[in-house]
Amino acid sequence: MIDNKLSEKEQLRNVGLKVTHPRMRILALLEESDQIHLSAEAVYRMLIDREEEIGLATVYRVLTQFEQAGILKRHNFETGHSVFELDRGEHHDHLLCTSCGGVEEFYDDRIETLQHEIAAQHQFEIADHALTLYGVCKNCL
Amino acid sequence: MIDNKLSEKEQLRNVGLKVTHPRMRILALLEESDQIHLSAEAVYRMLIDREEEIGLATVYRVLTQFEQAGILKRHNFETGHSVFELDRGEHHDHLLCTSCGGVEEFYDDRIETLQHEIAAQHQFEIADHALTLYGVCKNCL
DNA sequence: ATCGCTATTGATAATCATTATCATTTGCGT
DNA sequence: ACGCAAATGATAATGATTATCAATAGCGAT
Ligand SMILES: [Mn+2]
Ligand SMILES: [Mn+2]
Ligand SMILES: [Zn+2]
Ligand SMILES: [Zn+2]
Repeated sequence: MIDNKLSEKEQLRNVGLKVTHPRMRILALLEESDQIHLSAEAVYRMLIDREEEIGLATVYRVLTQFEQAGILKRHNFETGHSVFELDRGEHHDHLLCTSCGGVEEFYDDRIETLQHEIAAQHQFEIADHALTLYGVCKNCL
Repeated sequence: MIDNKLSEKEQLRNVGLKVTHPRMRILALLEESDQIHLSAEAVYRMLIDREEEIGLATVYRVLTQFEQAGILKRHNFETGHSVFELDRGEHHDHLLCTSCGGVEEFYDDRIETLQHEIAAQHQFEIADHALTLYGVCKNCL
């Protein structure tokens, strides 16, 4: 059985980031949170609630570093702020409820294939894509 | 042959907007511009270049009004600012070149259908969606 | 375990796009 | 031409994010 703290240390070392208190706490929070998708502000507030004294600037910095290191994915939904989630290795797209703000995930191979087909038609070298469906979720209906 | 100015007046009246100097100029600019996709700043600068004295706040206000009236579509690409285009009635999605900033358009019925299928699977009442492919365009390669 | 140096942190100022305020101006029905 | 509500424009305010910079803390070497 692997200890969580060690695992986080290793993750940071693997991506070449110094093991610091804020980075450990933020990574732990992201792994323990029941919310997969979190904004910088949300992370900051959760840390405050846990009595963790970490500056907001540091939260923004660390999240960006984690993104660049491949630990996190950043999403720019139409909510006015970025949302982050751990990169679980499997690409997916999102359904966003405009009523409760909830986020659901989906993956459809056929859509992925069609996107590449379209890029090819336009002689466009596709690097990334963003697909988000906006509407009202099951619970809110 | 229909006169352009009259046509713009009618458009404004049809959506219940008072025919004012700034609204006429902004609508004319959007219709005459060779660039389909324009930011508020871009519209403002183009007006300045044309010696039109229209405040930046008014540009933002009018673009938002046009959007709400259905004259314009607003896109939130990952560029840090909103981009507007005349609503030509036919929905489409975009390819965005991260090298030159150019925007291409596409429409694929199969993707549209799959999106509805996915929404249905999630018992999600879809209202809108945003699909943008990011990469490098033909010209930049 | 201590030293020293560089990376990191945190408080805060700055930035950028966009919106709010409010006194002045203007479109438009009478 | 009048009168007034709606629109405009200069500017302040906002909200998310980034930059600044002095103080602090990892971490490799001693
Ligand atoms: Mn996700
Ligand atoms: Mn378009
Ligand atoms: Zn919901
Ligand atoms: Zn290009």
